Amino acid sequence: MINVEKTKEEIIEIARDIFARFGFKKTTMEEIAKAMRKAKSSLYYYFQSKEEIFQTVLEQEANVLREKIEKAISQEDTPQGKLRAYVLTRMRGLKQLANFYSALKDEYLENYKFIEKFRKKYDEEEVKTISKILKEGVDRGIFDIKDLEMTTIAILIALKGFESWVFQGNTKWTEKDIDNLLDVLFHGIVKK
Amino acid sequence: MINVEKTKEEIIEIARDIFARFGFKKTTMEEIAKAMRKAKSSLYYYFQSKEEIFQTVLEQEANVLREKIEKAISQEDTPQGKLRAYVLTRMRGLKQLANFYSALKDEYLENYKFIEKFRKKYDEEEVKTISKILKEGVDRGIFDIKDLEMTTIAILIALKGFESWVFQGNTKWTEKDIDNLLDVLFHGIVKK
DNA sequence: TTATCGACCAAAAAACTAAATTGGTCGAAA
DNA sequence: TTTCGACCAATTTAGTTTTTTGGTCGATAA
Repeated sequence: MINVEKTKEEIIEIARDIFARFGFKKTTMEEIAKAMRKAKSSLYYYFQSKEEIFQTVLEQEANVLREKIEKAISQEDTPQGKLRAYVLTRMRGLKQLANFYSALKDEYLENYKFIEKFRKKYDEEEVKTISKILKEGVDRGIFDIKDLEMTTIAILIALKGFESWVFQGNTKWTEKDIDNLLDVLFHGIVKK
Repeated sequence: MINVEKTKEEIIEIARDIFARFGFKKTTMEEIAKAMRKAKSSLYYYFQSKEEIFQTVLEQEANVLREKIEKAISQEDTPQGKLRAYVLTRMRGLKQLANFYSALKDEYLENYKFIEKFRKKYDEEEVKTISKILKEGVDRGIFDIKDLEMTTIAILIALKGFESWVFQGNTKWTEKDIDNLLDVLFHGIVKK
C-alpha cells in the first residue's frame, strides 16, 4: 500500500534501462523481473501488462523533456528567443534520449498502436507549443504570419526532418548551424 | 546490333511497370521475360543482371524528372521563381512516381548498396541544383544568405521532410500551401 | 491484507528442415 | 546475331517442431 508506489517507481526505473537497450519487443518480463530480483509474476501485481510498463516509462521520459522545454521557453522573453529555446532544448533532449529514440525507431516497422497513439499525442503537444509561440509573436506585432497553422506544421515537419538527418549521423550540427537556420526562418533569404 | 538498343528499350519499358508494382525484390526475371514473351535467359543477352535492369530503369526515370525540373527552372527568371519552380516540379514529379517511390521505400529495410548509391548521387544533384539557384540569387543581389551550404542542405532536408509527410498521406497539400511556405523561406516570419 | 512466488497455459516466436524459386550460366540451335 | 531450354548453386519460402514469452491463478508467507 505505502510501498506500492515506491516499488512501481523501482520497476519503471529498471525497466527504462532495459527498454532503452533492447527496445520494447526484445525486452522480456523475465529480464525485468530478474533485474528486480523478483519473480516474473510479481510484476503483474504492480502493472497489468508489459505494455503498461513501457507506456509508463515513455510518459515519464516525455514528462522530463516537456518540463525541460517548458522551463527553457519560460526563461526567454522574445518569441524569437522562445522558438530558439524550444528548438535547441528539444534537440538536446532527444539526443540524450538517443538510445530510447532509436529503440522506438527500430520497432517502427511493427506498428504497435499504443506507440502510434503516443506519438500522435506528443505531436499534438508539439503543435500546441509551437503555435502558441508563433501566436504570441503575432499578437505582440513581432511576427507576420499568413497561415499560422500551416506554418506551425511546416516548422514541425522540418524539425523532424533535421532530427532524423542528425540521428542518421549524416552531418554533425553545431548550435551555430541551428542559429543560422533560425535566422532564415526569422528573416528569410531575400535581401531587404 | 541495330535492334539491340530497341530491345533494350522494350525491356526496361516493361520492367519499369513490373518494378513499379512489385518493387525490386519481388519482381522476378521470369516475370519480366514472360511479359516480353521471351525466355528468361534471353534477358541476359541484353543486360548483365537484374540489378542492371533496375538501375537503368531508375536512371531513366530520374532523367525524365531531371529534364522536367531543368526546363521548369529555365523558364523562370527570378531566383524566387526558379526555386518555386524547382520545388513544385519536383513535388509533382515525385507524386507521379509515387508507385515507384513507395516500392523503393518498401525495400528500404534491405539496404541494397546500389540503391543507396543512387540515392546519394541524386542527393548530390539536388544539392547542386538548389545551391546554384541560391548562389545566383546572391550574386544578383537578391538573396542574402549567410551560410550557403548549410542553407542548401536545410532546404533539401525540409523538402524531404515534406515529401515523406505528404506521401504518408498525413495532409493534403495544395499549391497554395507550398507558396505560403516559400513565402516564409523568402521573407521570414519576423515583421518588417 | 499485502506482497511474493512457482506452476501452469495458450499463443507467439524462434529454430529447423524440406521443397520450391530464383538469378545466373552455357552450349546448342535457329 | 539472337533465342532458347537445360541446368546449377544459392536463396526463399512453406511447413513443422521446439522454445520462449506474456499473462493467470491459487498457494503462501509476512
